[in-house]
Order: sequence, then C-alpha cells, then structure tokens
Amino acid sequence: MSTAHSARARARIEVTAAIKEEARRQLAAEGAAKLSLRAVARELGMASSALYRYFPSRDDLLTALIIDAYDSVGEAAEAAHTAAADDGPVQRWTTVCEAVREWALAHPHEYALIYGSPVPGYTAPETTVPAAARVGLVLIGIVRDARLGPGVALPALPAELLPEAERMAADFASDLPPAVAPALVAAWAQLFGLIGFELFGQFHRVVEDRAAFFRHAAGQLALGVGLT
Amino acid sequence: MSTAHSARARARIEVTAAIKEEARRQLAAEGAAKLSLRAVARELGMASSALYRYFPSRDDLLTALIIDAYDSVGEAAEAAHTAAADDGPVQRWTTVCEAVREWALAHPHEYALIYGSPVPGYTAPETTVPAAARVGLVLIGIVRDARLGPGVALPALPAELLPEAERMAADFASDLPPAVAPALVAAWAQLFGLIGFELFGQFHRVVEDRAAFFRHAAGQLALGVGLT
DNA sequence: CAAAAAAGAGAGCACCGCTCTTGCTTTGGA
DNA sequence: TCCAAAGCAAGAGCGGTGCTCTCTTTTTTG
Repeated sequence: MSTAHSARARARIEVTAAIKEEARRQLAAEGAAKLSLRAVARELGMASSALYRYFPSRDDLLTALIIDAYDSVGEAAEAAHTAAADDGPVQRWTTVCEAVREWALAHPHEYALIYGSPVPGYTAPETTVPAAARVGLVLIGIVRDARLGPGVALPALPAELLPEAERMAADFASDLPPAVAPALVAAWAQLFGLIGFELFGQFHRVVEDRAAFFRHAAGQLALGVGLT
Repeated sequence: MSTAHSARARARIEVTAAIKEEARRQLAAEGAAKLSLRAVARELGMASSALYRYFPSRDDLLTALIIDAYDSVGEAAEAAHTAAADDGPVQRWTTVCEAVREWALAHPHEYALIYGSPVPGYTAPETTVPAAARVGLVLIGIVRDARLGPGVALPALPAELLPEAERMAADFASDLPPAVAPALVAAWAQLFGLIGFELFGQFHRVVEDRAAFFRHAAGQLALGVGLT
C-alpha cells in the first residue's frame, strides 16, 4: 500500500507542487502560449524528460493549472460573498462581481486560460467541471438568499423556453421559480463578457473609467436576475 | 511607381491571397495555436523562407486573419440588419445578435481568434480597430433608428458614471441620450459573453436548448438598451 | 536481501519560427 | 537597348519546442 507516508510519495508531492508553481510563474509572466515544459524543467534543474513522470503531457500540466485557476477565482468570489454578508442582495451581488473582476485583472493570463479560448486541442476534461462551477454557485446563492417571491419583476418566459427553464431550475436552482434560472445563467455569462472585453482590450478607446462602468453594469445584472 | 499593373505586382497579390486562404483553412481546421507557417508553405509548394517575403512574421499573418475575421462577422451583422429592415427594433436587434452567434458557431476558431484570448504576444495592432468596430456600429444603428425619446425606461445613471457616459456618447452616439451609451457598450460586451460561453463549452450540461436560450437573452439585452 | 517499482538523465526525432546567403528573374531608367 | 537595381525563391542553419526511448540509479517492498 503506502500512498502517503513513504519518502518517495512525499517527494513526489513536493516535486509536483514545485512544477506547478514554476509553471504558474511562467504562465503569469508570459501567457499560456509561451509556457514551455523544457523551460520549467530547466528552471527546476531537472531534465525535461523527467518532468513527464509527473505530467504526461503539456496539456495535462495546463489542465492542472486550469483547475487551480478555477479554484482561485472561486475562492475570491466566496470570500467576497462572506465578507459582504451584511449587505443587501444587490450590493452583495455587485461586490462578488467586482471581486471576480479584480481577480481577473490581477491574473489576466490565468483568466484567459479558463475563460478565453481553449488553448490546446480544446477538450476541457470533466475534472474541471466542479471547480468551474464555484463562481456560479456563489451567484445562485445570493439569489437564493434573497428569497425573491414570485411577484418580482422578472419578465415572463416565452413558451419555447419554458421546458428548458424548468430543466435548468431542477438542475441547480430547485428552490427558485423557473424564470430565474435562465436569467441567472445569462447574467453569469454576461458578467464574464464584461470582464473579458475589458481584459482583452475591446474597451480600448471605448471605456475609460472601467471600474465605474463595471460597477454600474454589474448592478444592472443584479436587477436582471430579480434582485432588488 | 507602378503599384498595380506590373506582372510582379499581380503575382504578389495572388500569392498573398493564396497564403491567407491556406492559412484560413488551417485556422478553421486546427485552430490558431496549430497554424504553422511551414505547413502553409509546404501546402503551397514553396519554401518556408519565401513566405517571409509576404508576411514578415507569423503574428503578421495572424493579424491579417484577425482583420478578415472582424470584417467577416461585421458583414454578417450588416447583412442581417438590412435583411430585417422592416421589423421592429427589438426584432431587428435580436436578428443581428443571432446572426453574430451563427457566424461564431460556423467559424469557432476565427471567433476565438478575435474575441478569445489574444493569441501570441497579445498586442492588437491599431490596424484592427476599424474592422473590430463594425458589429458595434450595427447595434448602435439599431438604437439610433429606433429614435428612442428621453422617456424610455433606461435607469438613471449614478453620478460617478455621468462624465464617462457623456464622453462615450460624444464619441460614438452623439445623437443619443448619454444614458444609452453605457447601456449599449454593456449589451455589446454581454452579447459576446453569451456567445463565448456557448462556444467555449461553459454551457456544457447547463444550457441544452441554446438557440432558444440565446434568443431570449438577446431580447432581454434589447430591452436593456431601451428598445421596445 | 533480492526483486520490483519508481525516478532521473541523456540522446534523439520531428517539428517550429526565423535569419542569412546564394542565385535567378523581372523591372525601370540611361 | 542594355544593365544595374530591386524583388523573389530556395537552401542551409540556429535555437527552440513536445515527446519518446533507453539506460542507470535509487527507493520500496515481499
């Protein structure tokens, strides 16, 4: 047996962590495109071939970084959520959105890795799903906590969207009215549209005071999901 | 002189077009990351070094493809706009949004090239700006044509956003009330958030009937910019 | 203690972007 | 008309990449 306490197992954990750490350094410095296994190995003083004992391919290393990035932004959102526990729903929503934006501005290459175009052959492994959901869960939680009654000003759904909305609600918002689910998903996607456009330069010469613009847009998103 | 009519100049234009065509083929087939100058040259039966007479670097080739992609999606939006000239504003807005979405679904790698994470060393040249603006101009035009009066249900702007909104309006919506400008930019970014999330797999196991979902979300965006 | 498993190291393959040098062809002015 | 200049194609080569294979060393385990 012995998965945990042998010296070799401990060393493996440490080396794996060191590889990821150095890879994250290079990712932050130069972007995913320039992340090189050989450079990581060089920096760690090991032969590049030895690195393949820990990550069978460059894509596997990237996948590990992707999961970490999802967890990192998820943690940022959760921390902002708990820190704003005493505020009203709209304020709480806006605070979480701003936390996500600030995480993105602080980690642009990591953001690009997870919310930009898929890097290699673009097959996001199933492993990343739970980590990817964390930000969404925080947003759902805010709406859930607000316990909006059925009378809130959410527009009626068109008939063609009704089954989809009920399926969505059953999946991840079982205690909320079905009309909320599509609005929530849309706001979730739109949030990252705003952040991505800012980060990737589409707001160049279009938006100057980006913090104020984002705050207002995030507040509007909150209204769109029925928060008041 | 002689820019146009020498045999050499004609050949240059043809070869340049052939290179871009083959590059676009590879881009569509494998994505920007796998686009290789050597492979393009190989496919065209020329030495890879000869290709550098036409594009001084791989990034320059990519930039040319980026501009073409912006023009392509811009044309799609404009065509949808003119085709829907008889519809009401909301319907027209939705139609244009759907045209952009369909272009993205048909050209995913091109979409990723222009709206995903910046590919190489991420310095979008100033040349791309006019092409990049085309979709936005179509959306502005719809709102402008709708000639919404000041009484439309756009929420009041917070004080901190007022100067920014006036600057925006002066820049690209001089004949519209200032409150429209930030709403328009936000809707523009959110539109690509919706499309990007669908295209890059974030809707996996979240949204099933994506066309219906998108149609509804696009309609909500129209309301958000004051269309009725 | 010996066999087995894990890990490191090196050489090598095929590919990449890019540069430099060497010839050949077209062009345009004297 | 002829000839220098400019434009173009091709080849060799440099340093880099991901990845594989083989060989040796180290650690774990029965």
